[in-house]
Amino acid sequence: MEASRPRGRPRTFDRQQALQVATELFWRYGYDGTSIADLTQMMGVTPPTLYAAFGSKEQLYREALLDYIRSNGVLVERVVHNGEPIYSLIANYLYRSAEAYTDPAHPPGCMLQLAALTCAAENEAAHKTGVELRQEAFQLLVASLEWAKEREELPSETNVFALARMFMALLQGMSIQAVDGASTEELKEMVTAALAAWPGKRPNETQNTIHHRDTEF
Amino acid sequence: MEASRPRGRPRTFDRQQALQVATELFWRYGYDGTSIADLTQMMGVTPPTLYAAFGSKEQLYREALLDYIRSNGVLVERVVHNGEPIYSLIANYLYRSAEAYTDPAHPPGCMLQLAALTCAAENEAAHKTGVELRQEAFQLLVASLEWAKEREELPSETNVFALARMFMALLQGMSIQAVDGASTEELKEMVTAALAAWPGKRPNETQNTIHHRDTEF
DNA sequence: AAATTTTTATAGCGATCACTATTAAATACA
DNA sequence: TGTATTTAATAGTGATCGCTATAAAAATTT
Repeated sequence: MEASRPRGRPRTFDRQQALQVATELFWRYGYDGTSIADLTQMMGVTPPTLYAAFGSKEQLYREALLDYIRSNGVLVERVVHNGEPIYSLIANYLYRSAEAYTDPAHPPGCMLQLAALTCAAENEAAHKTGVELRQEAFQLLVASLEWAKEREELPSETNVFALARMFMALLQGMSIQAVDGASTEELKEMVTAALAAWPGKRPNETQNTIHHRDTEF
Repeated sequence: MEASRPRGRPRTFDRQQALQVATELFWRYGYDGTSIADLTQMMGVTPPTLYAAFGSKEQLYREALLDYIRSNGVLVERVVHNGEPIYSLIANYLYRSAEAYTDPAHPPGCMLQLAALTCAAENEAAHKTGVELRQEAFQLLVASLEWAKEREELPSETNVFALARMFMALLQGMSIQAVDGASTEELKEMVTAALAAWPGKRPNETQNTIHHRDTEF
């Protein structure tokens, strides 16, 4: 099956690959800290090519962040489709985040949690993008805890908003501490300490010594 | 008692006040997001005056951050000098941080926790300043928990490093969530949920309904 | 082959970046 | 009253910022 080519001159670069290059740069250096010159140089394209493909620096940032989330934010899909118990799901997610945030193969921490926390006043659009996408992630976490409460996996008096904020804070704190050089094991020990705050009884206590394949989950 | 004036032309601006202006700008907009033009305009001085007084943008940033910490980081002084029980000290500090991070009188969150998490590669010195000062704060938190353990306020098997990381993560998560628009009450509820992870028995359970004067502590 | 469509690179736009050479102004000291 | 000392503003420096006008190149369609 040969896909019919579009009409004009064909692309000489991989758009998705260029997007991942942009993601890594924005992730490590932030919105203000990444220049168009940085992007074009690492992508191997010239400025007009970048603008033809992505519109503007702000649009490229948003698309890069959305692509990062699509590739890495799998928590809710799992709770919905697998029906996994909420405790093991969240505990495993936290331990796996401790590994991912310290993986030297990419910048430290979670790109979403670090996205445009501070930036120049004239780049408020990028700031709002970060705020908006973090709020969406928070709402999904709240929803997954709500569903677990309906399934009676959490005590009926549980404050799911407060609990969701606490797990968000753990992911955010792990991101900053990964930037500051914390090791995988140090972050995992913190997760273990924090999971003591789980309300009610914890079914199937998950150990941080359980290691998973990178391709799993 | 009249302080003898120095020899040359006297200053026409308040250096400490200018430093606080710089602190607010760096706090809200970050290192990359704050320009010399922003600083000079808000300080009411010209660029040569700023450089004569503070050396460089990097030195001004470091000085502003150190001044912020000196003004706001009072945790350890309290545990050392007052001999306050560690649980009430940390619980109160967390609840008060929830108030401070959402105070509309200044930028949201903690300037230290948000300091230069990401910035341009050529500004690595500012990034290192942030990392270094957060690591110092973490070591002080570890030390205060260690002393509490020696005073037998914590179980002997307590992992104080993991516990210190958890409280750092709460402060860091509260900072990011304050940036994202969380309310004082939402952050306090999160603190309450997280304090359930406190090891052993908690003496004198602190309520988030206890309100303190702004001038206290 | 000619026309149409799309992507490409060259070259450079005006604005802003962090920073400074120069000189005038304002004080204390001799 | 000079001289030394320090701070002040004027007026810029070269470099980089995000972005684009223009036109050549490479494909399909007619």
